[in-house]
Amino acid sequence: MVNKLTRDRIVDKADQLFYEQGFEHTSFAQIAEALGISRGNFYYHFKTKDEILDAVISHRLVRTNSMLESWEVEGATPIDRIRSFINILVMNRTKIKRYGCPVGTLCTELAKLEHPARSHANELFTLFRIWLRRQFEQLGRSDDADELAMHLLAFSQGVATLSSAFQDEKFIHTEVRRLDDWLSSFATSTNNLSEAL
Amino acid sequence: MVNKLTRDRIVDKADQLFYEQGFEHTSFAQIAEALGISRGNFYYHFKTKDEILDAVISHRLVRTNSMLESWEVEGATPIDRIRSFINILVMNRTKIKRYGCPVGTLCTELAKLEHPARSHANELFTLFRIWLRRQFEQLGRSDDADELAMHLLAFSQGVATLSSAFQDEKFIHTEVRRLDDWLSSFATSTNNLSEAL
DNA sequence: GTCTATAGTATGATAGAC
DNA sequence: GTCTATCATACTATAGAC
Repeated sequence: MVNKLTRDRIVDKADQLFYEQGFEHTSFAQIAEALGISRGNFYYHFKTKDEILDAVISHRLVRTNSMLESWEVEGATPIDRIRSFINILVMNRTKIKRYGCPVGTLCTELAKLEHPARSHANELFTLFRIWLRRQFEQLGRSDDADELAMHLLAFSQGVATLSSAFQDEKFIHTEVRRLDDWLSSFATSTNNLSEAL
Repeated sequence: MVNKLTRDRIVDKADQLFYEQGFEHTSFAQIAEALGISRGNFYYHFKTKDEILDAVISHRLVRTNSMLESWEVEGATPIDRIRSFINILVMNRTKIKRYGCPVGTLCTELAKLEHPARSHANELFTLFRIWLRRQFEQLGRSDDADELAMHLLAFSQGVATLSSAFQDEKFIHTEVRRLDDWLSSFATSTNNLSEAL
């Protein structure tokens, strides 16, 4: 039986360091030192560094999925649920200010590396996209649900990038308020029953 | 007298490769091979790799400045000038789709590396920010000019990140149209003479 | 399952010939 | 000003002892 504990600890620490320092900039030596294990031990659990990256992405996909599911259960209306998405900017503001968005920065890095795991990482974006699209569909915006989902995704990316560049948490709050206003306009101009229009 | 030609060729090629592959991922060997010079020759023109990065950023700052100045001259109204900014998304769409925004991706990478040149790179954002702020001030929006400038900057960043992740040029067009609409609302609700309000 | 030791490669950087 | 040759270092990855 494989020792799940060490493997999971490697994935967790790699997840953290890939986010904070980038994938390429993070070495086995750093992860090993942080965990108190030897470099050689890595290769019992993973054949290559790319395999660790794949495991990290898979792990993030699972976590993201369960987060979206919990928002689905907890939010009474589509507006409430979309607001859950917007609020991660506020909840994770300290880390976003320092390291940007974990999804966006990883996808951008892998794109520049032309890394094989790029499409795997992009699934993280797709997860959010499809979930948001469904919320807008439930708001009666079937026609432009995907466009609205992409708009919201893009905006959260921009907020993360700039708050990180300017080291500015206040900016996150300002823009989240603006997004909330934008979202509220859907509650007044349309409702769940207007789908047939 | 320093040979300006080779030095400039190094900066140009480094600029290109840093954008396409990222700063850390780009090696002297790659730049040298692309230019047909030897690795050793680098150190006649630059003492370290970081010095090349600084030269690349300085070069981008100069180019950005003259671009902003030309927009200032060519655009008749603030709205026209801001539209010039928005249109770089369309004009550079092919490269943005592949490599993202040159400013945003560089600043994000340097942040993760905790690189000393980070603040230098951030000046690129500041250049755009101040220029946009001035345009909104001229639109009579002195009170929230900076907020609007940041909003626009953030949005262009988000569009670049997502169009790159999803390899989607059409998305750029859709969002630029949306931005144009947003911008037009300033022309109707306020004008250049309403500053005294 | 974890360790030490080491191979093999690429990198940034230096020294010195021309 | 450009070159070749080389150094020192860091990295991914492997081999084999325990």
